[in-house]
Amino acid sequence: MLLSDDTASGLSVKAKFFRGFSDISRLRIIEALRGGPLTVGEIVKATGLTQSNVSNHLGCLRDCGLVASERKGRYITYRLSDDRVGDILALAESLLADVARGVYECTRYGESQSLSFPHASTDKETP
Amino acid sequence: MLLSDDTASGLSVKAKFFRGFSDISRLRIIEALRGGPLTVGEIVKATGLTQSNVSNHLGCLRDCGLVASERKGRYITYRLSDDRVGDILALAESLLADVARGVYECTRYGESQSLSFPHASTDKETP
DNA sequence: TTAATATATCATTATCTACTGATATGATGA
DNA sequence: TCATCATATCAGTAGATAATGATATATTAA
Repeated sequence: MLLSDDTASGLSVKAKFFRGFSDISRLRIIEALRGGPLTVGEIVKATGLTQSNVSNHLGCLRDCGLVASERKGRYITYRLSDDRVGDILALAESLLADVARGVYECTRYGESQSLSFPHASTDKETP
Repeated sequence: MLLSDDTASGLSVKAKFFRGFSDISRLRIIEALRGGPLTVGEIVKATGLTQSNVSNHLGCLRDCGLVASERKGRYITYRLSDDRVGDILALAESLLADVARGVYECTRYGESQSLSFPHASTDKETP
């Protein structure tokens, strides 16, 4: 098995890890799980996403190492895999709060900053 | 300006923030900047990416609040916007080290785990 | 002013990703 | 066993994303 630079240095794994946090639906799921373990059905209710969508995202989050699952009868309970998941979110929140303060104090831009890669609207939420 | 739930709760901003970390090329740039501020040209050399690609990613990272830039003559110097950017990476690294340990001790899987969303190969680096 | 350099933007394209609806698997209780 | 419930997987699709090559915008030096 031949490893490229990216896999060797772990950049590939790291990118996948952060991809777990980089989607609104997954963030909703993670936020829900911050309150404690939940079954898939409970997550569906808490997030308002469809069952199949939640299941896909949970698979993604599990593969990224962000959540862990345990079967109990016909229910499967998911929980955050590690306290550091919450720590990372907390750090991001504090940083973003400061950035927001900076953006607020900056009058140079109009109301629609891209916050994203060029040619990508990426912002379904603010049409 | 009408704000949806996502923008109001900041989920949208948070997702964009983490998207900054969720790409191998951007991680390379961030790693390079962890050693100190660099001009665009220096980043191009350090990462091996093309100039236009680097410029696009830098724009993305700046919009995400991960880096800040300052013009000096005809050079533009980029730096990580905040120590917490490095802190977040360090937390992720320590968590991933433990997850990797767990994966290593787990004999249940073959060598090709998806670590990603279904139907997405996502793994150009290990063909 | 002109040429040269540093960086940003544009247009295009191939690929990736999230979502949906339908179906499959797996566990439990009747 | 069969029916039912909980969850996972599949196939298809619209839209997002990263990369490239070409071009545009600064800024400085000649």
